[in-house]
Amino acid sequence: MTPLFIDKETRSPVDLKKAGLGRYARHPLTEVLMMCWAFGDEDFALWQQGELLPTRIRQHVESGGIVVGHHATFELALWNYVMAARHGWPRLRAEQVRCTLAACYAMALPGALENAAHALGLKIAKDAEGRTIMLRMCKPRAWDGDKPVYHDTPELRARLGAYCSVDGQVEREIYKRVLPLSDKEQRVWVLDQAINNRGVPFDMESLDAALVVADKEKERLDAEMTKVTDGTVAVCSNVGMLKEWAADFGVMPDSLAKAELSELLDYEDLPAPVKEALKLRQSAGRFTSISKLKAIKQREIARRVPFLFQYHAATTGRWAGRGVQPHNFTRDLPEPHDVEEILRLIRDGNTEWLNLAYGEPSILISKCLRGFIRAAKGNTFIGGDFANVEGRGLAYLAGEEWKLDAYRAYDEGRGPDLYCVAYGKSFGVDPSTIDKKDPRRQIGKVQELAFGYQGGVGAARKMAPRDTRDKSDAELDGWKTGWRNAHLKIKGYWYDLQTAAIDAVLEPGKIVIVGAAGRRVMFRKRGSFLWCRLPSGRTLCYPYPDVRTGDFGQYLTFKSVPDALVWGIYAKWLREGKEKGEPNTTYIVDEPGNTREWCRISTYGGKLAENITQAVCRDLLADAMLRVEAAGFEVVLHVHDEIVAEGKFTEEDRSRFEALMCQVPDWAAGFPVSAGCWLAERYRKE
DNA sequence: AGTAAGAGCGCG
DNA sequence: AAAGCGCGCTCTTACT
Repeated sequence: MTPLFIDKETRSPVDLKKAGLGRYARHPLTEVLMMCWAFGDEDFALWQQGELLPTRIRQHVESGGIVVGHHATFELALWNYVMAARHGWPRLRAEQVRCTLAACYAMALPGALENAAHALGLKIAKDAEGRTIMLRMCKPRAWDGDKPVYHDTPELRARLGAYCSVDGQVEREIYKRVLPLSDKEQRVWVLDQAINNRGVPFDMESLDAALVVADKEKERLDAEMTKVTDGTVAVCSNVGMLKEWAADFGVMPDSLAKAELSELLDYEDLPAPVKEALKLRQSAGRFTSISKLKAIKQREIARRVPFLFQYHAATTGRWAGRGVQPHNFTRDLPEPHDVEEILRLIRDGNTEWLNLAYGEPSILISKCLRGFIRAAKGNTFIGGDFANVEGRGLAYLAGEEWKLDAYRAYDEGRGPDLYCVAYGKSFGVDPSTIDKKDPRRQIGKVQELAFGYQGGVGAARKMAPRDTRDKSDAELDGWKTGWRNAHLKIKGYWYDLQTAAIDAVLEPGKIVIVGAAGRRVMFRKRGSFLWCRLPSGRTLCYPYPDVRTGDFGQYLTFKSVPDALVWGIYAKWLREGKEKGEPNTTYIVDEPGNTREWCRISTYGGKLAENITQAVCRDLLADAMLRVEAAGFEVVLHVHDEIVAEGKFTEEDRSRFEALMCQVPDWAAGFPVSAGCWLAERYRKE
C-alpha cells in the first residue's frame, strides 16, 4: 500500500515546550497553516489553511491507509484535535500511522529530523533561513485585544511552504532508510499513543494548595539564607555558591545531594552558620519538586497531564519521561495515611500545624510528590512492579543457574533474600545465617548493585558512598573478587559479549551467537550498523561500529585505526593477551549529558551485558503492558519496571493484574518473574 | 533577552 | 580480563 507522507506547520499563542502537546493541540487558537503531502514517490504538494482537504487524502485516511510522519504523535494530535475536531477532516487512527522518529530512536539515531538525516548519510541542504522564518511565524508578535497578531504575508507563507516541503522530503528519505518497527513494536507504539493521550491524573486541589505553600516557603527560606550568608547566597537553590561560601569555613562537601546533606548535618562540629545554611538548604527541599508542580500545572487539562512518555527514547528501548518527567519522582515518601493527612493540611493551608506535626512543609511537598498523582474521582489505581527484574535478567541471560534457583526459592518463601545470598556465595558463608539487620547483608546489597555489569571499586563507592566510606580499596576489591568468583557465568558473559561484538564488527554479515537457546542473542553487522537481536526478536542497534584502541569510557579520545590494521591488532591481542591498546568496540551515539553531540563512544562486555539486560527487561514490561491492556486495564503510567492502570477495581482485579504481569512470554521461558501489586487512590511505592 | 554549557539531582 | 548504564529537567553562569 502506498504510504502518505505528511508534515505540518502550525502556529499558536501556546508555548509548546512549556505547555506540552496536549495544551498546544487543544487550544482554540492553535492553527494548522499548511501541510505538505505526497503519496509514495510523487512530488510533494501543499495543502494550505482554508482549502478543502484533497479527496485523495480523505479517502486514503478513511480507508485506513498508511500515513507517515516524523514525531507522528504531533501529527496525530494536530490532525485530530484541530483538523478533525474543528475542520471536518476524517479521524486519523494511530494504528494507521508510522512514526519515523520512533524508527530512528529504535536504531539509536538522533531524534531531530535534520540530525537523523545527517546520521543516515543523507545529503540535505540545511534550510536555516526557512527555520528562522518558521520560528518567527509560529508565535504571536503582538496581541490585538484577545486576537493574536502574527508575522504573516503571502511571501512568508510561500517561504514557509518551501521549508515545509523540504522537511517532508527529508522525512520520506528517512522512512526509506530506517528499519520499520516490527508489527509487535508498532502495537507497543500504538498503545503508547493511547497512554499518552489518556494522560496521568492529578489531585489538582492539593497541587494548587501546595504551590501556594511552596512559594511562600521558598520566599521565607531564601530570605533566611541571604541573612545567614551575609548576602553571599541569595537563594537556597544556588548550590555552587553555597559550597563556595561553606569552603571559607573549611567545609568542603563533594555534593549537597539529599543523602550527603543529611549525613553532613550529622556531624556535631559543623560551624554554626554553616550548619544553619545547610539546614536551610535541606528545608528548601528538592526545588525541582516544586518546579514539577508548576510543570504539571502548565500542562494540565481537566486534571490530567497527557504526553509525558516518549517511546524508545533510550537506546535500549526504554521510554523516557518528558515534561513533568514522571520517571524520577522521589520514592522517599511517607506512609499512605500520613500522605493523606499531609495533603489535607496543605489544602487547608494549615502550615503551622503541618510544621508541628510532620516537619518542614517544603520537604513534605517534595516527599509527597507521588501522592499528587491520584486516580480520577470514582476510580482507583492498580499498580505493579517487577521485583529486582534486572538482577534476575542478568542471571537469566548469563545462565547463572544457581542464582535463578535462589530467586525461585526466595519467591516461594523457602530461601533468603538475594543480598544475603550474594554475600554468602562470595565469602563461603551460609546465607540463612545472615538476617535483615546483619551488616553483611548491606555488603551483599552493594555487591549486587555495583558488580553485575563489570563494575569495580569505583562503582561500589559511587553506588553506596555511605557503606564504602570507611572501607579501603583493597577491601572493596575483595568484595568484587568474591562476587565475581561466585558469578563465573556472568563474568564469562561479559567477555563472550565483548568478543562477539568485536567479531561481528570485523566480519560484516557474520552472525555471532552468545548464549544458549532461549536466552540467545545474536550480533551482526549490516551496512553501517551493528545489530544485536534480543530473545524477544527486537533488535538493539549500534550505529557506525568500529574496533579501535585507546582509552575507554571517554568521548572522542579514540585513536582511529585504519581498517587494514584492525585485524592485525586484534590478532595480536588474541595471541599475546592483554597489552597496551586493547581493541574495543566503538559506536556513534548522542553524547549523554547536555550537549548531545553525535560522537564516538566505546563499549565493553559489562556495558553490553547491561544494555541487553535492560532491553530484555523493557521487553518484559512492554509485553506486560500489552497483556493488561488487552485484559481491559487502562494503563496510564509506567516507570521501567512498573505499570499503573486506572479504573474501577476490586481485590480480585488486583490478583488478575498480578497474574498478568507475571505471565512469562514464550521468548522468556524460565525467566523467574515476580511482581508486587497494589490497589490505591494515589500513586505510591510498592 | 535569549542561548549554551556544566553542575547537580532524581529515578530504574 | 578492565570500565556501571540508561534517562530528563532545573538552575546558574557565561556569553552574545
